[in-house]
Amino acid sequence: VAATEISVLSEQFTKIKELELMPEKGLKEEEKDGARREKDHRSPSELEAERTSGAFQDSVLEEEVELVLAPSEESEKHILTLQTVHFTSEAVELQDMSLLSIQQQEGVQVMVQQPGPGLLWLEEGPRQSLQQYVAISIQQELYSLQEMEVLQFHALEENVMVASEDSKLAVSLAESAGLIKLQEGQEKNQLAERTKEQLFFVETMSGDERSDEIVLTISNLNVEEQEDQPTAGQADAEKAKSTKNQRKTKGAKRTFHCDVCMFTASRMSSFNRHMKTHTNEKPHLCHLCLKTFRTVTLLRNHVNIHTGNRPYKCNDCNMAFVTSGELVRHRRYKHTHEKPFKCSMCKYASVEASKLKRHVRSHTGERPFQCCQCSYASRDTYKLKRHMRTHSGEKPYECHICHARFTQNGTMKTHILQKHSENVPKYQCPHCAAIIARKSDLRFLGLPFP
DNA sequence: AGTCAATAGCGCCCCCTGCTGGG
DNA sequence: CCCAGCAGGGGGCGCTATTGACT
Repeated sequence: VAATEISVLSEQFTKIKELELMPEKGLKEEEKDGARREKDHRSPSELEAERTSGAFQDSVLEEEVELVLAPSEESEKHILTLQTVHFTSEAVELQDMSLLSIQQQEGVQVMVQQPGPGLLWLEEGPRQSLQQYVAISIQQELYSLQEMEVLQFHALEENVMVASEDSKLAVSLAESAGLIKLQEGQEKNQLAERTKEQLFFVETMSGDERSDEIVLTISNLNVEEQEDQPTAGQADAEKAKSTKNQRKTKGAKRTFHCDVCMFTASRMSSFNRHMKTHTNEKPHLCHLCLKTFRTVTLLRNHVNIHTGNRPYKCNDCNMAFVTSGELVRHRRYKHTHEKPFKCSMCKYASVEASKLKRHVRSHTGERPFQCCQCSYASRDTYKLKRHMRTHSGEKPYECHICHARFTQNGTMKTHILQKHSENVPKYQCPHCAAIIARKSDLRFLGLPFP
């Protein structure tokens, strides 16, 4: 069937390397625009059978494509990633497609004339100035790779466009419909699979420069490796989708590296979960305040705040908390007095790291929080906020007796002590039994401070 | 995939304190 | 001298987010 569709062979796609297994990559992604990548779920044995069958290359030969077995270790190797996308609009921003994660392609647009499924092809190779983006339409005949026993390849040249300097490129999908067509050699009754978008790997190697040939390697996935393939698929996490994320050497323990931050994980599930932190996706909505959360657990904790449900109760007092962490911290403050965070410059120790951090600023003199209206700078955020009241004139604390207002709660309390002494206890000097409003006022009596 | 605990971090508010300046 | 204003150091909790481990 495919043979009848051969029209013009691209000089750029005249050599097709044997199909081989490439375990390096595999991502499952779901994009806002519907772009999605999935793993190949074939078993290793199936893959091996396909690899060794030679069916693919045989069929290619039948399709008048000159087949050359290129050495895989060839130096000028290009790694292409094919990502299936569904073109639902006339312009698709490549930057919205997670797989196309190389910076150079930011802002690139692919213009399509017909809606429908397609492949976006990004070349990532040494010739960065000649990065190529190819839009490949997929006909109804395309089935997922795992179904294919025979893969027929048609390579046409018209619409291979080289990215211009500003990396913008328009590709006519209608024209590119003839660019590369993948067809299944035999009928299969797996209609559901037709809609399944599939991730392919295409490796190219530059051929004869004069003829501008590129040797292609269509690669499938090693299922054994794929079990650890991440499924992150959010636009914000595009940068994390490069191939190096999941590379490993045979026999070595696999680690996953986030390209957005320094995070590494030894488990795919951890990596997947981490990648969601680079998105704004918060699907879990609190129906009481419309706040959204990334996880069900976070939502549940939040709802407990609304309901007053505090499942974590302290055994030593009547305090209760929404989260276990709050209880642990409370117990350290009030009962165990465990202070894990110790200052290296003095004997200070704190329950919380943030408190130690704040404390250390008293050693270093650091004042990171600058007032925007004067030269004052604070060592912690709340001090700056308190300071800002001096500019705004805000006096949030009101004496409940005379209704005088104060900028600080402590000032108000001192006021009550001094002005409304009949209502509140005062401090008594341990030396002379003098009654004073503040402990610090003992110094005015010329007495040693207790 | 879901769950939980541990951890981290920021924010908010509080207390206590010391210093200062005006009345 | 009294008192209010203001800043420094620190305690304690509220809440959200992340991550490792486990089921």
